[in-house]
Amino acid sequence: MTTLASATELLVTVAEPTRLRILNCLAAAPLFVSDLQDVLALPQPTVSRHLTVLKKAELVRDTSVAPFVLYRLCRDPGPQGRLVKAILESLGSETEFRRERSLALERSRKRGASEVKR
Amino acid sequence: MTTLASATELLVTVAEPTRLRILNCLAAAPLFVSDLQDVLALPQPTVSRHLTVLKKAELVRDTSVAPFVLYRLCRDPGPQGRLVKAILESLGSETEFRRERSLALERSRKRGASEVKR
DNA sequence: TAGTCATATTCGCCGCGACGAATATGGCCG
DNA sequence: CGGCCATATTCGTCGCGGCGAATATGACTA
Repeated sequence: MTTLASATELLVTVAEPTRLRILNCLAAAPLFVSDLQDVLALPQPTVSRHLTVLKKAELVRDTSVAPFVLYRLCRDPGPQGRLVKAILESLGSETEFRRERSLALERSRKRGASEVKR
Repeated sequence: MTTLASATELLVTVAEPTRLRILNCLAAAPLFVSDLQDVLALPQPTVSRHLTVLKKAELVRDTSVAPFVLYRLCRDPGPQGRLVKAILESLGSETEFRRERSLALERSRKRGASEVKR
């Protein structure tokens, strides 16, 4: 459900500052909840709540790995997909977003290609 | 002021359903407040309030004509501009947005090229 | 200058959604 | 099976933002 019917819903979902930061990080690399928690310096329930919203909106997928849950962007095509892409690209012009993105990337690398499974 | 510093602010501004509808209409043609009022079937104060927000965000310009005020999109370049463009383009895939857009265009034509001044 | 038309603004209310704290779930390992 | 780890969920609260109704502004005309 909630296949993100309209562009309005997409925008409302994405316009939340914290959710946008999360998406920005996931655009750099797939991440665990704990990674996002650290990179964004947010309490864990906050991260989980927003991830749930993003998942319902089909902007994000999760795959459970051990006691962790790995989140990644959905690469969905269609008109919405292009919009999401445009939004994420536009974040590249802001220092703070670039900074968090590289923190995220670093995070994902630090743990090596070991858990980069399914 | 409020030169719409960040992409976050832009998204928050645009994610409001009524404001998005207004932008959608203005993407079709410059319009008077009363036009928007009719096309979108909204009370006048509502339209004015949202236009004020859009103006502060520099998404919209207004030029006073007689006892009317003509609103039109800002054609701003830069990274933000491309994002706005992408958003407006994405609306083309939804029937309701296309419908209102053509109503707006029709409106603007009906009054002829007479008041299409500055 | 009084009246009128289009638009702008104020005020008070209400609802949605984000948050913090606490708690629940659920899988592994000893 | 008990405990622990990462994550999910609930609950109550609170603030932001949109709305309707009423009113203000401001320009033009007679």
